[in-house]
Amino acid sequence: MKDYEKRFVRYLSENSLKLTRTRRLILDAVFKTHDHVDVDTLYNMIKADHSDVSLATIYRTMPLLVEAGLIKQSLRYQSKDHYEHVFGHRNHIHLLCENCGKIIEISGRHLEEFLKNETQKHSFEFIDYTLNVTGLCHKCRKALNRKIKR
Amino acid sequence: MKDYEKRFVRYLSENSLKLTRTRRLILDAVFKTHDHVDVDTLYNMIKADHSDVSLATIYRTMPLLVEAGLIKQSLRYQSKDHYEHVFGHRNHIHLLCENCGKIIEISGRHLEEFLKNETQKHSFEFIDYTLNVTGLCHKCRKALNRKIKR
DNA sequence: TACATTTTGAGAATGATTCTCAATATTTTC
DNA sequence: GAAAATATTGAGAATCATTCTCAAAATGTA
Repeated sequence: MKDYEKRFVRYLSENSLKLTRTRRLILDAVFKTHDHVDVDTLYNMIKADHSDVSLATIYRTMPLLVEAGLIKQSLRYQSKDHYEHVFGHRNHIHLLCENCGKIIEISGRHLEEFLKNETQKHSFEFIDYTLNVTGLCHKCRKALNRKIKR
Repeated sequence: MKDYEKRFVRYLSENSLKLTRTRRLILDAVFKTHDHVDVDTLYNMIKADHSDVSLATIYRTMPLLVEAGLIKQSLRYQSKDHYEHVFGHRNHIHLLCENCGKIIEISGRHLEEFLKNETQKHSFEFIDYTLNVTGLCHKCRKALNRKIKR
């Protein structure tokens, strides 16, 4: 059993919830993805092999995975909520290219120190952060520069 | 004429758009608020004096204000998009209390330097950032501590 | 003032998310 | 291991924020 499964099983039993086939399928799909997932994408992934899983159940399961500390809701994108892994991942910074929509992840180690410090000054107890930086990725910046010069 | 009005008028004329009574009402409502506003709140503010303004028009106007550099979409909260002033405001960090929902704003001056530096390392051109920190505000932390001790 | 162009209000349409409920699966009890 | 107790599920309906449609009204321009 994978570590994330153990964690989920523990969370479920601690809360008198049941480990079902469907929940297991959803968990696996979530951890099969790398970057960010939205519910609809998960639904399509799962539907391929298991056409009987309902969209509603996926919506219902996401908060459980969040509560279990496995994923978090990190980003709203194309009018949909997106989730990303928390379990086994350091928190990080998202760079969102305004031109092509690409998402780049960079380390947030220094940031976290900075924030703990900064929030303490305001008697605020730091739990987590979400930082999205908008701008232009390398490729798009070059492409746009070329356009302007013409 | 207020500075933000000037900016809006300029934006409109640069884009062959018209300055209408309704747009002016919306602009004023937006700048009458301090913290963050969602469209529904604006709608209710405006409706009090001008019952003929339509919700749809407010939705249509928000992107114009964003484009004009007056506001930005900063936060999703209670399933609604929230906007905040950009014009005349330094960018800042949001501290969101997970218990009471209060939003505290703290300065992001140092952060901005840090991010410009950090993104440059990845050949990414920094434009803007949104940083939301979740945690517990002073009051809630104390209240919760008390509960635990009991 | 009249024309060309934008904008508007109202309500319909859309799309993500949540809810309802009867049928089904899981765990627990004996 | 079967039955009882409880939790979960799929399907579709309901909700709610946001967007679209379109005929009527407002605006800027000539």
